[in-house]
Amino acid sequence: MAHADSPPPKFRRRAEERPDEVLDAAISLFVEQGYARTSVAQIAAAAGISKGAVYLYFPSKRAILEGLVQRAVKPLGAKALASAPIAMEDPRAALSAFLHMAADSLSDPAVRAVPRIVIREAPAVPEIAEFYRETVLDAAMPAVTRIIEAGIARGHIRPVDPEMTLRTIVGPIVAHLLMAEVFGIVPARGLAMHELIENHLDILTHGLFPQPEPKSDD
Amino acid sequence: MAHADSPPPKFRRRAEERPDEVLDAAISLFVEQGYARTSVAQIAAAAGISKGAVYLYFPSKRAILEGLVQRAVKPLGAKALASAPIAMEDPRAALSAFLHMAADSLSDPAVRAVPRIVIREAPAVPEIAEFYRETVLDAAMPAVTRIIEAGIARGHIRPVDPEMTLRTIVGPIVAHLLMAEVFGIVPARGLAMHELIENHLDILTHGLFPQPEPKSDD
Amino acid sequence: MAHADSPPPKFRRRAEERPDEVLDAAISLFVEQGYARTSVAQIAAAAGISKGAVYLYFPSKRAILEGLVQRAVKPLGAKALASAPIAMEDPRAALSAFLHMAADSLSDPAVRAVPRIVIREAPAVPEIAEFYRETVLDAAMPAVTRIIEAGIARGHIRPVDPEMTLRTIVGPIVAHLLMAEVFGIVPARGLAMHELIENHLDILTHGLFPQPEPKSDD
Amino acid sequence: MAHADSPPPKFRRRAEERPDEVLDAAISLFVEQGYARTSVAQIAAAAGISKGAVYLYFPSKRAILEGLVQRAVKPLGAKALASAPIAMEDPRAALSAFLHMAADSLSDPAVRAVPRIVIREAPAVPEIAEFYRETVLDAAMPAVTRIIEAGIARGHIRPVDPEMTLRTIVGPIVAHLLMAEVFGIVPARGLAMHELIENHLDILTHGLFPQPEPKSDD
DNA sequence: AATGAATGAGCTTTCATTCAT
DNA sequence: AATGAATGAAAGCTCATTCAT
Repeated sequence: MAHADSPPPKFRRRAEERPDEVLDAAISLFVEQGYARTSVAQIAAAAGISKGAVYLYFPSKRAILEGLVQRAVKPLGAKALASAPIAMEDPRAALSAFLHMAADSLSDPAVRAVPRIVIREAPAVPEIAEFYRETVLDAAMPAVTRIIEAGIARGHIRPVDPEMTLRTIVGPIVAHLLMAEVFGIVPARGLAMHELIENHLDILTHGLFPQPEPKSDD
Repeated sequence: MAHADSPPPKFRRRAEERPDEVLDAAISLFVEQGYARTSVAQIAAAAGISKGAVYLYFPSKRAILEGLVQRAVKPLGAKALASAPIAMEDPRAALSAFLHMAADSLSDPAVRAVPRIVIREAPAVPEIAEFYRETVLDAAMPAVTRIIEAGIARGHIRPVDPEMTLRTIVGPIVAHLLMAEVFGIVPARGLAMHELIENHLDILTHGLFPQPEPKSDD
Repeated sequence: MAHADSPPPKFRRRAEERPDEVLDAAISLFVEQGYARTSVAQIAAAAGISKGAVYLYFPSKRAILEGLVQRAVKPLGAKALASAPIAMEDPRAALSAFLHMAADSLSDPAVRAVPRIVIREAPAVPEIAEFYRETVLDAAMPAVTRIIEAGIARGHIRPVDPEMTLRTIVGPIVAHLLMAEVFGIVPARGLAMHELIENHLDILTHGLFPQPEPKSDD
Repeated sequence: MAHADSPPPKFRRRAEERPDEVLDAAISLFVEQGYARTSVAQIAAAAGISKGAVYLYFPSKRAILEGLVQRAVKPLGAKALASAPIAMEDPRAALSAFLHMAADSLSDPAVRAVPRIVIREAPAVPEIAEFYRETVLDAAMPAVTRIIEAGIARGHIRPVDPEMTLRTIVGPIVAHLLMAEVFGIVPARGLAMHELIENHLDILTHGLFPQPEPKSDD
């Protein structure tokens, strides 16, 4: 304590940002290798900190996985609900808006990463699937189902089974991403999410809704 | 000491059935826990043999995974192609046949298990995804695409994008299974695969194909 | 059971030759890989029989190693002793005969193999080293020592330390083989065991024995 | 039960010394049992650390073996070469110096241990033999050969075959150690390396070099 | 706050040996 | 006499987690 020879710290503690950095590091590793094959050492190295430091922010490897999903999921709830009230009047526009919005965010690989991980680890870590379902699916799916039901009630949609029709509506996106991500089956022009949606809407339009006249098209 | 209570025979000779037994044991464990979390010891125990005996039939844990996929995939090739030549004339019937056939086999949890595993392990074991793609998808998908293209050429199907339309056609099945298997979201009446298909075909019918008259319905 | 369909056995049992075949198979494997790295399965395969059959002839893997050494060592005792009584009169001729005989048999890789194995496994299997020592070394070495001692007593050999001189006499052979077998250091013209011996004897002659005249040479 | 008998601290931090401690532990185990029979667990126990800790310092069991040889070999290069330039003029003195130096270091069991291990593991781990040859033998042997060749050229050594004569010169040491280490054949007065060398040099002197006068001796 | 040495349980894989056939 | 399916006890190695510093 005689003479202060402590070098002036260049950076102040960044305890605030650290957990996010760890999650960032973990997400891509989990996508590439899966949770089980990714070691905490790898995550620490990718985050630029020591293995021990990881445990300052997360009590276990499992907690990283959970933190990952929670962070990704937090901002989604609002979005999905936001589009719902917009238009009960025009279900086609509402579905179009919903699908394009979904296509939009899923165009970002960073966004796709989380459901990717959830799908993979769900059976082994049921809480994660449950949490994702409660937060994401239980918000988005009923919204769509309500659009369908309201559309049927008002005659804007033919009398289909709303629950099954939900699968028809979102199915192409699911299939498209699965084919691309898992099997590398991608159209020559790239993912082209919005083209997928447009083609899908085109098909939906002429059959999901009663046709006023034989020649109508958009 | 009067009568020697003979110890139960330690092993039986059943070389023929063993590999299948090991695969049967492995498949459910892989589905429940994933490949990485499942130990060879668990597989051996589930198959009722010793850890060492597993290696009499499979040179490595990885080989079990591969054997699993190969066994499941072998009988599929023929099926998918069989339906293709049936009807170029009536694409709706062809698609209906294809989808119901797919729904049929996927109703069996044992059949669903393999794609489930493949989807999960694909990024970590790329060969397995490749093999599945080559054997299953590269057989089934072009068959459907050809039906669409032929239908468009003959005017039985509206001028859509065949590649994207494929996703619309199979998407609901993919989404349905994913929701059920991963998130436990199942309609109250069960998987009801065929009802899903019927609802889906209903929607497809009135828009995927040009409508002869404004009032047609099935 | 009605008609005998048992195929006539082409070969009768060869229980007699089998143990030797196993030893033949084992010897080269042990030399190449060492005892510990050689599996019983490998030996069985090389011998053309089943793993289980090996245990009909040898109670354990260790017994194979011991059998190997015993078989190789049996015929050696006589040889070494035979040369000893020949010439007590002319120690140089006796040593020459001894060294050339040793060089002769060690020119055969099959003969070299056994000491090679013994040297390797000695610390882990002390009995084997002991057995080899008792049977081979304890027969050959005293014979040579006796030649030296007798030579000294009769004035045919200078007054050297017989025990240490033994090392000088046999050393070159040991070093030559070790360099060749372990490190692959072989003269351009091959092992040339007899040339080694001749050069060695040349050196021994002019110093191991008192020189009658300053200019004598061969 | 009153006072908590605090468990002894599980580990100490001594990253610096640890690799050497592991090598020290390994060397004696390898000498006693051979590489293949020695388990990493044994090495860890002998080093007083956990199995896992061994892998902090060596990436594999094989690397321990290699590290062992490298550590032993490092200081040797200089030594051997140092003696070479000393005396081209007096080959007898040079050989005497060389042999006594070799005898000196090989008197230390810790030094003998490494060639012992190398000889044993050479066939199974060829790189180790190669490395040892390149580092030790390819340094020492040519030095001796050059002494012989220079001696012959200058008339200080009789016209012998230098390559074979090398074996005569170093052979006794090799044979002496092999007999002692492998078969436990040791003179009553102990290894007595320097007595061996003296006796050997005595023999070499009177025949390896031309005798000026019939009665000269040392 | 941060480190990284250390642990120890658990993993896949090998293999000498046994034994029903 | 001979087989080879089966065992079970290691072996080498990995890794989530802890803790002295």
